Amino acid sequence: MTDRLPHALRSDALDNRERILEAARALFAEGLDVPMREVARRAGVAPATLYRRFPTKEMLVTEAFAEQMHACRAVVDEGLADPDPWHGFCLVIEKMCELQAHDRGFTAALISTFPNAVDFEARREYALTAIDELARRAKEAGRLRPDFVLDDVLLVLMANSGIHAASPTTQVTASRRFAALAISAFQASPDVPPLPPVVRLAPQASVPKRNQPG
Amino acid sequence: MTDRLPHALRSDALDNRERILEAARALFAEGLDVPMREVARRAGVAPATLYRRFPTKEMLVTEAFAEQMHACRAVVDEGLADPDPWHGFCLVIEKMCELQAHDRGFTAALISTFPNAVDFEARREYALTAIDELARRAKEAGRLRPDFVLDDVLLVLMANSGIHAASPTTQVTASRRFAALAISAFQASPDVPPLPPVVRLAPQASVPKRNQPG
DNA sequence: ACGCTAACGCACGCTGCCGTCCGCCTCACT
DNA sequence: AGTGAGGCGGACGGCAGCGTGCGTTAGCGT
Repeated sequence: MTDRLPHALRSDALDNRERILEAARALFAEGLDVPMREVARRAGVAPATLYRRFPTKEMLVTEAFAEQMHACRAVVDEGLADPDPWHGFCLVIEKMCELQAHDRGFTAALISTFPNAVDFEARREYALTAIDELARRAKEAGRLRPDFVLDDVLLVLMANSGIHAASPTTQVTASRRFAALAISAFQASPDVPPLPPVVRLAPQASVPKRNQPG
Repeated sequence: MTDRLPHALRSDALDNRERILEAARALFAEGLDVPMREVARRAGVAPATLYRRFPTKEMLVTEAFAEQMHACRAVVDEGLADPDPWHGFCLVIEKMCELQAHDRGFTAALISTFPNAVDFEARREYALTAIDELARRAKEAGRLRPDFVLDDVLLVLMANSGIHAASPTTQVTASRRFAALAISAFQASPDVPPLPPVVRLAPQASVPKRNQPG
């Protein structure tokens, strides 16, 4: 017993861990502004257990959305692989918006920046680079307006995150329409009025901790 | 002294009231999620005083944004008066977005629905009706895409409210660019891909009270 | 000048969330 | 079956915001 592996979890612990993530995913679907207690409660677990597995909310969020993160990357890759760059670009916008519409928490997570969630940042960076490449090609093909900049994607995603609706269905429908409008706006067109100056969007601060303004 | 006027406030009370509103406006500029205490503190007033003047946060918000509400109406009227309906329409979109960018709290207030703030609702209704008329004319003039619907404005306004930025300046710049994109999307164009189905947006619930998820 | 009463603010009790300590339980290995 | 360490959950102290009761202060009308 000399080697100190990061030791696998015991079976019951692993089970709880999974239940916690499940609960978190369910609750975060409506937004990250959920008490940790609530997650624990829903998972049928004491607060201490939750905290033991996920000492901070950020860690929980990061783990909970790992799947979505993969979906995100898949979407980007799919777009990148499309022989028609404009089609690929549109696809990315649409799918991203849809992903966001399904899960408000993930949206917030995407927009927020986690100081300690390294791979989150990395994936984000990867996606943006890919989209940039896609945009370059779409411009070259003359389908994407020339004055488009990468930050416009962030702008659209943030904007999309502002769209709320009563029911999940409405939410998705609304997002879908919004994405279509965004694409309309991005499309190259003979009579394009020039766009106002570009913005440099800094990502938002952090995950809501309840009981603190900002 | 037989008539029971809603009795004018005493001079000091009036003064405090004004100071409270001023503080509220300043703080709400960054969002409605501000403790009542904070407003009181900034106004140099005890909590009790604040609560006496404005028993609920909604009341405070409504009063604080009365001015913006007027500005809102002014914008709409200006757009309606424009001889070129498309130009008027664009103007409304731009100004509305700018108004929102300046004041995140007002944004939230616009999107939220207050059960008890009657005139808020009325003004909101008025603005929407006006925009609808404007849109009708702009369509007739062939400048606004035919498949535009009034709810698209709400969609854009909600979306615009999702845009956050570090500094107020960036915020305005970002919103401006977004508005331009939205207008691009709304513009009638020979090669319009059809939009997905329309959404019926129900307004959001209520004002954040701190310490409650939703 | 005086007194009545509106207006004020301190301070209280309540609620909800946070993160942790500690004694008991149970899995897993022999 | 025995045992010990890893895991569990109840309970606690702390903090922040809420809304109000109550004794004091100061405008305003006579």
